[in-house]
Amino acid sequence: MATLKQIAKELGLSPATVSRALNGFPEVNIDTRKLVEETAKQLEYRPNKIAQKLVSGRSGMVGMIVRINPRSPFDRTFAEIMLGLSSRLAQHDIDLVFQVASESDPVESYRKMIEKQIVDGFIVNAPVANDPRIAFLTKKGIPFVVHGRASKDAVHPYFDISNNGVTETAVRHLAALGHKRIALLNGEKTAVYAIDREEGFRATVADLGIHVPERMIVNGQPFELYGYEAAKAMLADATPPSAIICVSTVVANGVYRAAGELGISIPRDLSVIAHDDDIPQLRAENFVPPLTVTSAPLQASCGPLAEILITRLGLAQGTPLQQVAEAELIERASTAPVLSRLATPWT
Amino acid sequence: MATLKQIAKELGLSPATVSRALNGFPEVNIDTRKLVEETAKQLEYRPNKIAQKLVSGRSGMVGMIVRINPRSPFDRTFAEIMLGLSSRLAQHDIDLVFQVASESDPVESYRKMIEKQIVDGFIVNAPVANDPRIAFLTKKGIPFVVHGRASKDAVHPYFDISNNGVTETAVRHLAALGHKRIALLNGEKTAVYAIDREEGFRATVADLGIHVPERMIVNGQPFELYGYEAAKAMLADATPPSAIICVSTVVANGVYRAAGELGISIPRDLSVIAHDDDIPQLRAENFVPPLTVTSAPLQASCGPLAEILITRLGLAQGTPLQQVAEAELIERASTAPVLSRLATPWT
DNA sequence: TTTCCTTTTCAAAACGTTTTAAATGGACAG
DNA sequence: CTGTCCATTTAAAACGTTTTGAAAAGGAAA
Repeated sequence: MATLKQIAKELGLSPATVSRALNGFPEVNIDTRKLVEETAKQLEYRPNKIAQKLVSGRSGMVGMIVRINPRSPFDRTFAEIMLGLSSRLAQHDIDLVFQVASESDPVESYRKMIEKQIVDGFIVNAPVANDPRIAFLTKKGIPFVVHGRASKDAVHPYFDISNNGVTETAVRHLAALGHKRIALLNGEKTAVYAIDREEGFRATVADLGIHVPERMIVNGQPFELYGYEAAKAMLADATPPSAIICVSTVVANGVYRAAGELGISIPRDLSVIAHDDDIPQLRAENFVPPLTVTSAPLQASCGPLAEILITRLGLAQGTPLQQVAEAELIERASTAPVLSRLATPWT
Repeated sequence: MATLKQIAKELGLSPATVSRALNGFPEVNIDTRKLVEETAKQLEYRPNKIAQKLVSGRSGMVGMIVRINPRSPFDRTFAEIMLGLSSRLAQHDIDLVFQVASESDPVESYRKMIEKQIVDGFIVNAPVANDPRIAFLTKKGIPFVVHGRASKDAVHPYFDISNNGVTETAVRHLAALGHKRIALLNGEKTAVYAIDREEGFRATVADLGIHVPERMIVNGQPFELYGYEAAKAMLADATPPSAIICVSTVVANGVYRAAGELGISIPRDLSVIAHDDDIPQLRAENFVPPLTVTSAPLQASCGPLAEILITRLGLAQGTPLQQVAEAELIERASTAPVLSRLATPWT
């Protein structure tokens, strides 16, 4: 593969001139430029990124580190994120370096990657409250963007959906159908999104004057089995919920299975609504009956996420560094007006 | 961050000596070495990877390119691969550069990445027959390893499971239970693994003297819906299968749903067996009834895959560059002796 | 003719390493 | 005293770019 030096030698020019010609600097003679460009094309010249990086100090790569825990709730969704993100970043000629966080210390992997000096910034996902990674990167002054927020008043760059809004929308939808016994199958307690959803849930039911006992607000890793077990427990209660809000479609899947086994009909005896990340494999519209959801496609978050990071890296301008999107209610057949025998509120 | 030069200056040594001291060369005085090492530690020196790469010509990174098609059957499994692979590679201080194949031309992304000269090799997944990527990389002389095989007699480095063996095992298991009407819900026709499974299936049924009509051997993208629809069609046949072999657990999920809707009991009226990549979210043992499978955990393939690539890169020795693993039969409750009314063979 | 621009090109340094070839200094033998 | 060998260290080149400061060439104005 031809180098810049070779082109220079070939044409009897200095590397400096060739470099300038190829990088569109104004001070090079039009004929020289053409000559250089032609020769470069002919010799199939491609600038050596590594060399460029050495002098520019930039690597043109960003890192993404995910937890290795095979039970992590995000290995289902992170594929979606990576697909979208990587293609967006590629448009700016930025590569994505992927790594699994092998250490128990959550910042260790970031530290190592920074020390290697191979990335210019990071995409951080699945933030928890007071996330040490965010504190670390902020202290180090390394650019990053978070998918989600460390807290409602976070000062770092992020893209997030309104998780308070998700549960508020769900509760109001169910309340409008007459439901008074609404349960919440939330995500992991440490995840910021789950905290926000719980907050939105509590605020909205309070606003509507609905009382929800603590046993009807539960947390868990968003898997099918969690939905199944939690729903089974709730539906065995003396006063079971007439509606369940699920953290994700996978969890709703488990709720469906539990209801099926117990002979409880959806939506007649039980309304189910879930938040939908819109992952190709498990489509809410293919549920039987089709699942009502609050929808915020993960893919849609990739564009903004990439833009924000690029802006933060100083490679673009004008993008707000903090963005919040609203989820959309998509009404299908899993929610219906409450049966009168289930319409008595919890005491 | 301290550089090697700075350490040299600090100690009044030449960069060469410092470099040698830090890299464990024998010809440096023991006292000098200690001094250098201490100073390096004290100044928190970390070698600049980019600079090392420039001189060594190696980048210490390998690339993995996946297709962007959101309906691709592999976005479900590639997360698993990447998790395992990345952590294995990290042990050898190799980073994984991830990219989505945005071009319609399958080799275009590889070409670009090679031209940037930022990776030393590739992991290629989901090979198809006569895969152009493999031909391209071979021609270019770029090291790579394939997860799967381009063909049975492939000459490139690969790790694969015996896909002929998968269907052979399944067929023999069912035949031993008396089944004579065995259907195959295979993967996409272009995928090499599906070709091999079909071959193994046909060879084994032929060996056992079982005739299977062409309509009972079907191909499709391994999603739940495919399993559902294909099973519905087959079970509506005048002579429905008494056993179905599924390409994956997800597809088996669809078969279960179809059977449930048709009032067909598993395993009494229908035996179901699937191949299990052992993905955390959909566990065969949680099926109702628990699903009999041929199991070959994807995670288990990551170690060999990484070893092979590292060997191919010349960073290790002794690993065979081509490895084939056998899938294991795990008998659960979804397969049972055939009912006598279903025991008549297809004609 | 000199001075002063303008346009274009160049040599050299820089980025942070590794590696090659050579130098230094001391010990020892002759 | 000279030469050889050894252990250790060094200067310099190399990797492939970009960038800085300067120079060269040519023309116009004084």
